[in-house]
Amino acid sequence: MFYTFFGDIMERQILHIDVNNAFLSWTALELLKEGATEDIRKIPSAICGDEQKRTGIILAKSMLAKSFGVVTGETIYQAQRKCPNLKLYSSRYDAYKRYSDALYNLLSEYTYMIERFSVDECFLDMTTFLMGDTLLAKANEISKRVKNELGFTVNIGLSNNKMLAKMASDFAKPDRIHTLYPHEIEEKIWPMDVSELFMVGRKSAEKLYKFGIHTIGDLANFDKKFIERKFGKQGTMMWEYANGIDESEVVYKYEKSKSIGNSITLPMDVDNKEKIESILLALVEQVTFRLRKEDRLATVAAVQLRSNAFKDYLHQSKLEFATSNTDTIYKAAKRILSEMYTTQYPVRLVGFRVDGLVDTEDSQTSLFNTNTPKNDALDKTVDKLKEKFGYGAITKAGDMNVNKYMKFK
DNA sequence: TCTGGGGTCCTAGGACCC
DNA sequence: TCTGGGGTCCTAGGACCC
Repeated sequence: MFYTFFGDIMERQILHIDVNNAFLSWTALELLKEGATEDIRKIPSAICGDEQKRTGIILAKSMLAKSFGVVTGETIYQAQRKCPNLKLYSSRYDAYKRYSDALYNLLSEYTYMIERFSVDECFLDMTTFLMGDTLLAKANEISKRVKNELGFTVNIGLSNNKMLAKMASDFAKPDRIHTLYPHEIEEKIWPMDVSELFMVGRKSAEKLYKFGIHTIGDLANFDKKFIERKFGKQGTMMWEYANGIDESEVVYKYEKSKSIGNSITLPMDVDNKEKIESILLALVEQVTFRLRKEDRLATVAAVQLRSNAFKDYLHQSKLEFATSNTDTIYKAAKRILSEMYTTQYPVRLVGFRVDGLVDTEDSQTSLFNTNTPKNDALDKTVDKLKEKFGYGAITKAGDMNVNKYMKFK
């Protein structure tokens, strides 16, 4: 509920905007810009990783590819079996960032209460920004403008809260506007499979099926206490979502990230600690570079290893003091690796992330902070060179072969 | 099924302190 | 010390999202 200063209770007016096949549409626009004669949105096509690098999965697909049964997340091999004429394209993250920013800027003209939920999704709280229009009229205008000015289509969901608006934008695609107001829940989403509900993933769905809960309606009408006993906080949320309840606000103030990480699937399994260390160094350099760019310090370091059997191991350790120094953090990373590393399994993926981030100015100087000004000055110099000549220009990562596997930002 | 990469949040158990 | 319970911090793992 939203209370105005007049004291009456106003229903919130929320829009959820979702770009249709974002990576594919944006790649299509780039290709057309480069002179392509064919619009890949109009043929069976997909954006995917690289099989040689063992990252060969489908990241996005065209409507036609979808009609052949191609789904996001499956392997290229599986997709091609369903759709032999599937045309494949690799991702272009720099371009995606540009289109995402353009969309955000356009939407910002409608309200400052805007939340960037992901690279291709935004929530807008329009409650006090309708200016005499209906929410639907605004949605129509946004839809047309995005299509005409930016060249791609979006789905828009309308409701009184974020969760319902998001569920609505996921109805029939592409280029559609849907409402999902509380009085429409029973008709529109209760018949749907419970796995379709936001925040009900594969594991929760399987568990719900065992209790005889198959549809969102089943869940909505089930005993709330029972669901809470079985699923904890997650259960409370699921039950409330099934009943259309969501009080969360559009988070329009810039929120800083709480952790920063990078990981890399290796082209082949590695069973050698020195090799993993050199990969780790490249990752630490990349992560601390991003950390310093955001002007933040880390208090926790974490190393991730994925076995060739696809089991993940994540070990973390609190740092002695908040820092963004490459050397200090790399030493911690090596220590963590030593603690967790065994030769029991070949390693398929190495990841590194920092957590418990604090602002540089907020951090208390620790007596044990052995960061010398010299260390920090070195980081700064290296960062500047990276900004100027590109990330790959200068790196401490000893084994340069590692760098060719990394995606530089 | 031979399975990306970047995040957030929650839970549970152990250590430690009072 | 044979022993209780609460609070907090830390870590590992898991679920979910895009």
